Amino acid sequence: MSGNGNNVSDSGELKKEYEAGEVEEKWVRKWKDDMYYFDWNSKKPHFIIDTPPPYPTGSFHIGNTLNWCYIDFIARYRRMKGYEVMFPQGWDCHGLPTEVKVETLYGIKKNDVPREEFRKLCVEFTEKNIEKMKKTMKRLAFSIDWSKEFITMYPEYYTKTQISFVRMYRKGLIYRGYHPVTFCPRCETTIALAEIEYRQGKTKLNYIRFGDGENSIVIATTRPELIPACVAIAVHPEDERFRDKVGMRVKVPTTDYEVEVIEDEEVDPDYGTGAVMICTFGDKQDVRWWKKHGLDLRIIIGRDGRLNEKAGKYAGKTTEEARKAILEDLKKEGRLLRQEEVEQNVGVCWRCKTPIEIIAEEQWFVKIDREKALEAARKIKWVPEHMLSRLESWVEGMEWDWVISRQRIFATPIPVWYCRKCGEIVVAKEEWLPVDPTKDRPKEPCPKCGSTEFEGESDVLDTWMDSSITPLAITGWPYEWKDFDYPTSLRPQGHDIIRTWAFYTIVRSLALVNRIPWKEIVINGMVLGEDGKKMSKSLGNIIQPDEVVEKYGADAMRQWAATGVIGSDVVFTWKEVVAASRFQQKFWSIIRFTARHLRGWKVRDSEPELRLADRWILSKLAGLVDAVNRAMDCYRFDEALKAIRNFAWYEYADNYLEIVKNRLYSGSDEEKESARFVLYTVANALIRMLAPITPFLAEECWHVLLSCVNAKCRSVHLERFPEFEDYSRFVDRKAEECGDLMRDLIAEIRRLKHDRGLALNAPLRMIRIYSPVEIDPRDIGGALNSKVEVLKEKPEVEERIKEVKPDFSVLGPKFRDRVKDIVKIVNSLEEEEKEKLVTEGLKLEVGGETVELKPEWFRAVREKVVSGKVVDVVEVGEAVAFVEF
RNA sequence: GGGCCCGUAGUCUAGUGGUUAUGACGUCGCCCUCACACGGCGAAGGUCCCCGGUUCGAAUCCGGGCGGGCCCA
Repeated sequence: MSGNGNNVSDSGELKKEYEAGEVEEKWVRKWKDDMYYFDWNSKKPHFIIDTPPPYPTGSFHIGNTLNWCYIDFIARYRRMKGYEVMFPQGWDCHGLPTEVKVETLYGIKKNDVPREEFRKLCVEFTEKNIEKMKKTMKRLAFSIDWSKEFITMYPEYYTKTQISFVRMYRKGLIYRGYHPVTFCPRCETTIALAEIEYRQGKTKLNYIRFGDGENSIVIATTRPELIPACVAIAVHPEDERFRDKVGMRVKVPTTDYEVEVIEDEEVDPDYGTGAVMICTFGDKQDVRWWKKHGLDLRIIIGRDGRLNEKAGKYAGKTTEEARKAILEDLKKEGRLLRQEEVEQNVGVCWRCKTPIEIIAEEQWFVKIDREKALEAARKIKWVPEHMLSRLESWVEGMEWDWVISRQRIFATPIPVWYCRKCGEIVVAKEEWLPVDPTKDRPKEPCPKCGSTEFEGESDVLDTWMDSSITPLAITGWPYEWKDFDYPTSLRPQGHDIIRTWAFYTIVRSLALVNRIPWKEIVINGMVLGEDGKKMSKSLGNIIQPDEVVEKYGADAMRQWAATGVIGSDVVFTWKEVVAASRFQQKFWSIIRFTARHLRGWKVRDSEPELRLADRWILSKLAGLVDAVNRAMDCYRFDEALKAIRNFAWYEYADNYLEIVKNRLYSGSDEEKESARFVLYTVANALIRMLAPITPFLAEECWHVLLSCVNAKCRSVHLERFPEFEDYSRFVDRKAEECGDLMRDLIAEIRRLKHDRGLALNAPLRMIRIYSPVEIDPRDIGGALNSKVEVLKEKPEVEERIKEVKPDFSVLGPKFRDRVKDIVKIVNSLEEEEKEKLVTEGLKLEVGGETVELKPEWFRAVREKVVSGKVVDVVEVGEAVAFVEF
């Protein structure tokens, strides 16, 4: 087996230490990408994964790692289960962060260079980032089909985005409308709600009198500069203080117009005076009220963050300056009654921390049919189930349609022109796509007036418009759509983007093809730092996957990912990674031991005559295979891995191998043969079950195992996952019971040695054992390095009942509230009566009634009494062992 | 402020109505036994957040409280 590059030392021996770094890098080089290529024509059942396209920031972070580990476990498992798996990979390239990075990188502002030039810089920057991230992903052994890679900033992809826009527009599902949007006055762009950060700050709450005399009302506001934008005053309908003011019109200070006092339940009577001014727009609440009550629109803040001509004499001032001036004027007029400090949450631009403003402009929208979306969402299987309710609560609370236009550059262009003459909206025909309306022109004159003068739309699409068609894009839509594989099998994603990516994808899939996008959606949690908090630069608790891989390898990192419960947030801990790498060492040691004893052995189809211990461990192996399959089927990788680790480490290595060692070193040929058969069978199954989670370790061990028995060997990742049917013939309840007893006897006698200060391999003079069930004196003797005799008769040991333990699961339902009394009486019985109870049953008087107690409802705890003998007695269940030192 | 999740040994964690509550790390003993000292064997360590309810029986179900986390406003 030397010379094939496995984890071998210079002398050709398998290395004692498992060198994860070396082994993994070797396989990264050796593995071929085409192992994971997906074939549409394959007869196997198809399993298509709608992989998230990450944002190419340049570093594949630990949250991505968790997500992709889950995806890869699923992909590898399904492949080994006989599915044709598609694990594509995309990149969600467009967006503000890249524009900002490029600006700082080249020391320019986006408008300093032509649009096309700026785009090019963004594309180049993104391509570099993608390369960096791909390297990490390959090092982590993700079994991605790179031939299916898609990149949203390339025309091949964004043409699809534009087609989707055109088709939805033609169906009336996309429209242009007037709507408030949030924007940053410093960056001079609209920003998504998701891009707003909230900061706790202190500000002044100003009490200001509107109107005069009888016709006046005092409101409280933190934003006096918006007074010229006031369109109404609102009070709570049950607020007695304002009962006679409702419907009244008051003059707005600093202006020459009046507004009405209206009622609304959403006004907080305890805040300020209980009267609030509604402006267009101070915050989202204003927008809500404005819509609900059909109020006027008075936009006084422009895109430059300054007040406009509608603000009268304050025009041209920044909000800060306007605030000062207005307060000054109000003070002079005696309208500023008082000011108080208040805590306030201010929405700020996530990038420059400038407080955001709300302005109203013409925007493009996608119509949201909430009922239809909800109905579709409920047809999808959600894992874990409760994640559906997150989507439901979001959709039910949605107030506006989806704003899809952005005033940026690096994004998919909106394929639309406006006729300079008649204002007609001209939407591109599908065959014209891809287009950039800022430089391309429509191929036909205006259908309404015949003009050829057009203004191209300079707004671009929200990046979610790109990413919300991924399941369609990977199934070939719209050219050669493989609708037989739609809906796709699975969407894996994080819970932070349920309201965006998951929701938008459902909406778009319904709009474009009237089907749900996936049969199942699996939601992963977030990764928290070792302190249990979300990883963030300011907390300094960020861990990079590269760092973990560097220190402990990808398999250890992947095992860490597998220990989390799907859907729950996972804390990153180094000790979990260390524990994982220790398991790898343990497993490697098992394989080394296995290889040593299998060298030259010939794989056989039928099993040899098996001894008790062999039947015992094989039966347990069958149970493990069953449990692992079931855990993997429902994405409980933690349970699968835990079951494998426990079996391999404790049942197999610590117990079975210890028992069988003596037979392997000094047994007869038959004794060796059955043990070898087990060594091979168990290692073979364990390696294949580990393959989805620790692909490197599994591949290395697979090659070692097969080469030492001279078997043909291809990648373990092309092999079948162990199925329960293949192992069901080993299921042997009796052998499990007997084997457990044997294991416990050995453990007890070891404990005895330990208590006497003897080494565990110290020979004992003689062990005599009586057991009601089969045991194997050969193996027990081998494990304890002692001679073992089996006694046919149960020897006389004086015993007495120490305690009677009731089986509450039987007594409870039967006797209900009398259980307590029964147990009390039973425990106070004399010894002979207790004995009678547990052998033939007993009638008792309980609360004046006679109850008949059956022996199987109780378990006797016995105490042995050995009268001054030098022999030690060890008991396990009904079995007894006498040990002579 | 809203939605969702969680509270179990020093730390992290399994466990959705029934014997003595799981495991890991850490701690403390003993053992370098021919696969592994990154190992083996053993020990100590718990008011299962608090209060109330349902039940013969609650870590588990229900209500309330307190505390933490994530997402959103």
